[in-house]
Amino acid sequence: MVARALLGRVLVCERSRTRLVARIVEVEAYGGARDPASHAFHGCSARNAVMFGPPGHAYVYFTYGLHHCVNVVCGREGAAAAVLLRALEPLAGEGLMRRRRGMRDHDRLLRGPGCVAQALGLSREHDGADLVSGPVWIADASPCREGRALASGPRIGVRAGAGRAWRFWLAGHPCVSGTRAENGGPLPR
DNA sequence: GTATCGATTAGC
DNA sequence: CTAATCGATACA
Repeated sequence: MVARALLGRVLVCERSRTRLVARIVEVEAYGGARDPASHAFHGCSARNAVMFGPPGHAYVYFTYGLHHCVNVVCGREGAAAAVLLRALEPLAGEGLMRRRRGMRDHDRLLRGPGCVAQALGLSREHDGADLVSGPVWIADASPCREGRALASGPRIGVRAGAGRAWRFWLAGHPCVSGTRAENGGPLPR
């Protein structure tokens, strides 16, 4: 599954002079038209059209009137499958991320899907961006999981389609979002 | 048309 | 627990 393959990989953002680099530590998979939790469940629209396009592009949506969330389209054209980037570990460009986020805590700069988009400066205008050719891309290098096990559990914040354990994260990583319960039992980090 | 609810987050 | 705040969806 693409979601698991993304964990430990590195996202690079070269949209400004400052080069941002971050390791993907938590993701959620969304299955397209047959997944009731997916934005694609109700069919193609202006908002989610990118999901129905070719893989390797960014699906960026606006929600709750104030947040953006970033997905990687990963299914064949028409499948509308996507992986939501829920949390990353800052590796380079922390100064710019801190400025955008208005906070200093390293572990929380990219913790939570809304925070990811804010720290990276991504919004609806980046909807459809090609994540292979850049300027925002996912490095093709071997994923570095820092020796951590892969954990999985139910997706956060979804009602319909709960029951599918389609959230994946690096066990015990300090930058992963969610509560103790959501991270699967005691001693999560 | 109006009502309701989000793939959320920060703050009390 | 709640406000913030817009758009998509549900319903009359």
